[in-house]
Amino acid sequence: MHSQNLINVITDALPSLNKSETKVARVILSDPDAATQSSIATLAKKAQVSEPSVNRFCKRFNAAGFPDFKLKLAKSLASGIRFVNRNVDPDDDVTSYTPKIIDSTINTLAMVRDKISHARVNLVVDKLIQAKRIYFFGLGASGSVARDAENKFFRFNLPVSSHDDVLMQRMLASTGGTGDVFFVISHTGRTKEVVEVAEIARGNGSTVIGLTAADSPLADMCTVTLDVDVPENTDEYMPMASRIVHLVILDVLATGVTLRRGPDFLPHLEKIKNSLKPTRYRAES
Amino acid sequence: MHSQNLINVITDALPSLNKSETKVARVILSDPDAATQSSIATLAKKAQVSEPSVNRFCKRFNAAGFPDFKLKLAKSLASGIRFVNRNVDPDDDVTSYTPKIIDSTINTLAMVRDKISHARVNLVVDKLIQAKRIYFFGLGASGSVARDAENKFFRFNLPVSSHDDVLMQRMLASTGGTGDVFFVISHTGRTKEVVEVAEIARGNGSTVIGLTAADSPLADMCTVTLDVDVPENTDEYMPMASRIVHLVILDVLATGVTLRRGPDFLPHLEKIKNSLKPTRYRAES
DNA sequence: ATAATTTGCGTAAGTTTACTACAATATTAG
DNA sequence: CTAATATTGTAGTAAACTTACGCAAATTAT
Repeated sequence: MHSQNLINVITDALPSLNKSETKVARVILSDPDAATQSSIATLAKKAQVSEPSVNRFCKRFNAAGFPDFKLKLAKSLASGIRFVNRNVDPDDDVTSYTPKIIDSTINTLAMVRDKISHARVNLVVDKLIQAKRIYFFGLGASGSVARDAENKFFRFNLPVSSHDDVLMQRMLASTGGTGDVFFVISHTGRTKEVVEVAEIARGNGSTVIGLTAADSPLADMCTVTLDVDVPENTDEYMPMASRIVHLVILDVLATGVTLRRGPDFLPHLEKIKNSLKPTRYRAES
Repeated sequence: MHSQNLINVITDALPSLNKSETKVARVILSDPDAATQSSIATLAKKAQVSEPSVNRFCKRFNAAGFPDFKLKLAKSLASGIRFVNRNVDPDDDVTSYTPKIIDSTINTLAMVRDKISHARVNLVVDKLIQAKRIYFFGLGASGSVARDAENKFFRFNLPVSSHDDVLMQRMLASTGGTGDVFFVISHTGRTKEVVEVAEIARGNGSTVIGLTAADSPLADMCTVTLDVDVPENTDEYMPMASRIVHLVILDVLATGVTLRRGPDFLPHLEKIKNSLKPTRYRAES
């Protein structure tokens, strides 16, 4: 539960405030940053009111007192500046669109972090551990996510593959059975082909895991769904944040599997890492 | 210019602190949120040190005093980074490793946001705009990044392709020339095959853009390098953060290209988006 | 219109909190 | 082992914050 930005709250409450409270609000809003650094006395003087008035003002906005209020204000400022204007404007230049895009990705990740169901993650790790075979399916942008997943999970010494060909997916889904895990990745969860494939796999007793939007047709079809609600506002014309979120969730799952495998498994990962050494130029140092 | 996160600063400084300062740091890092709400006395007691020690601790980190320190700490917390101990412990369970991994990704992105050279980004956008053809090259995990880039850039109505086959890359590199852009993605920048391919392309007068580690052999080979220094501590056994960073940077570049193309270009993107509609189940609402 | 009641605001006193100067202790180097 | 330096704590002081109380203004009822 994210608390609403304090500055907005104060602005909204402005009409319902009485005289001295309005004075205090004006001063704070005119320079919130300065407010966080001044003492109650300085602020009272600036607003031409008494110190207790400032204190009462703070309490009105659900703060324990003045210091607590300053703290909350500071937090609002820190998060506010970054998150307010997420959208890229047509006349932005590099220096503004670059941080905007990165910040919006960060923001989305922070949201997922707070909302993701740990129980579900755990359950999916269970299923992946128990799998005899894992297929990662995805189309379009999710195709490369699937491929990345393959690259990650083959390290667990399991038969893993990724597919972005619908016909291939259909065929594999229809020949699968108990012990097979179909890991279906889709941003919208509404692509017909993908939903159908999930249905076929499910019908044959395979486990179907969905990394997709909640309450989507695909989600309904899956044994377990890791649902991700990514606000669409950033993905104006191409999937951006959702892709990243999917990849990070796959990182989480891979970590989960590694931890379950226990320390005996680490040498195996080490071996894979070392296998690449001869392909590289040595680091000078 | 974004200021570095206080929590990270403290974590980094940890080894260089003396006894009582370390105690204070431990208490703060173990529960930063609680720290922002406690008085200097409470904190001193928790850390088993005297109040002035806490005060000195604050000053060491460029705060005017304890209250100012709390303010800065609060701001750091607000920016979305919570877990300090970024590394996953072998005995972590879902509820701890999930946020840890996400936070470490967030952290890395925040670092990139602050460090990335806008001039370079701009330059790369220039090159991409001018390109007659774009090839995205990557191996292993970077292979799927390259593919994702293809999926993004084909929308600009340019001949774009991605390749993760070394022989294919070699052949294409040797047949390229002026006007061709080879966009080479590599986490380490030290994979011999990749560096050689870059060399070949460069020799033929093509533009070679590197999305890779600074000061690496690959970086030396490129016309322009977007260098990304991702701390390795998270990528214990598989590339994690670097991949994400590469993708986000490609998002930034795609945005840059879109903006340069101007508003006349938006209908084209819209058309691509709409082309997918018939493949989807309609949203019930 | 005036009395009663509520609401708003400030004064002053009390309490907590934070800072400074200095002293004691520990640590290191010679 | 002693001197120098760095580190930590004690005590006092200043400041910042809160509370209690009371007056004044505004509102409402008579």
